[in-house]
Amino acid sequence: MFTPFRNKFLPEGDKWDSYVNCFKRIEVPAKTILLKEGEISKKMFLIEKGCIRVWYNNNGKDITSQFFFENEMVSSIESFRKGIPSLTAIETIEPGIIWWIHKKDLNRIIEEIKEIPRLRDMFINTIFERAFDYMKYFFSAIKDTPQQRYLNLIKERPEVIKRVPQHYIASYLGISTVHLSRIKSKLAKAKQ
Amino acid sequence: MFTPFRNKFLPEGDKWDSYVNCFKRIEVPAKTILLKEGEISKKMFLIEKGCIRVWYNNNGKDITSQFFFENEMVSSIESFRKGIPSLTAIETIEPGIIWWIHKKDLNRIIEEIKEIPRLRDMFINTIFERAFDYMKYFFSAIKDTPQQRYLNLIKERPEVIKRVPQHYIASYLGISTVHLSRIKSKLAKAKQ
DNA sequence: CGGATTTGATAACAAATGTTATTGCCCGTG
DNA sequence: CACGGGCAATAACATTTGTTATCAAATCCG
Repeated sequence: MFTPFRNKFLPEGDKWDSYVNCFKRIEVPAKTILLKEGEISKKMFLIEKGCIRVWYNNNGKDITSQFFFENEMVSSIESFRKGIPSLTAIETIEPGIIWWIHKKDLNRIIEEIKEIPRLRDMFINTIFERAFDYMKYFFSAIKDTPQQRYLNLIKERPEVIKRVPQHYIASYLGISTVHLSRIKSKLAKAKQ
Repeated sequence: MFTPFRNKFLPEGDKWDSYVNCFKRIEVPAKTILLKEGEISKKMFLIEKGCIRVWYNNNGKDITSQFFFENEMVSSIESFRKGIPSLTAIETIEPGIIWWIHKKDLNRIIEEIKEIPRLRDMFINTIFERAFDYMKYFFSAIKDTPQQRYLNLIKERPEVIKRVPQHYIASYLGISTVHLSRIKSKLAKAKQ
């Protein structure tokens, strides 16, 4: 059994099995749409193998907002939580193995978690950390040049550079593919 | 008594007085530093009158990350929560009246709140909303042109345009003061 | 294996944005 | 009232970044 969150989130002991049985396993090819733009999100995904991007359409161009890899959970979080149409789509980049849980089941688990102080605090902490992350992404988008953000990405998420096609990375950085190519070639020259 | 959060956050009845007594009132001139960059935040501020900006230094230039007005709460949230040195400074723009609460007192209040399901859920919801906000700011910084972000600001926070000196707005948008001037003059011409 | 599609690099030109310098206005203070 | 500092507009020039087009390499698929 695939158990990435056993020690991280879930209580040990009896509850475990009832939680784990809520997850369904699927195998998907590359470029599978797991959630369409405009659809209301009912599933949270957990990646056993593969990689996923979250993107949205901006005047015909698609912009990638995030990448996810093994052992990470993915959902269109605002749609999932509020039951509103998703601004973003969720799509696999590589073929992979995904586990998913239905919103109803996850909500039931969360309600139980909120009654256990240690888990409740972990839950709150996770939301805070996610907020801090977005805050830092926002700051970086304002203060750093595209080149600097590319260097940050190399340093903090080398996985992305290795596994993700370059045009998705460019759209994530908010620049054209041509400009990303230029940055790479400039860095390669500087390194010599 | 100044009670902006009475209905929003705090329980009615007995607890109220003990909570409200934790807040201290100060009057401050413009350009008062309420928290220095690098300092560990111990206070959360609540603005009765005036306006505040949060900013950080980036290679000698200062960049404004947020503006706050009446009835809003301000802190260097990551420093405040984790007890680490603040990346940002907090500074008044106008002379004003500020209420502040010490971290110890606020933590005590939060611990009590977390035991009351309705308030606990509001607390969790507030953190989620803050995370969604930062997420949207991040998306906007990537996908929108500076001109579009300026128009968004006019629409969503007209207060900022009216009360804040333009060079702070430019630093908030991540552009030079010259470029902001150009955007304004371009928009003025287009409007004629 | 071979053709189609995806991916990435580069050149040439256009548009957006930054830098520096200058000017003028407004406003607080002596 | 005069003066200085903070603030905003504008011009001239430099740099960054986008757009479009072309080509080559890698990869997928029948």
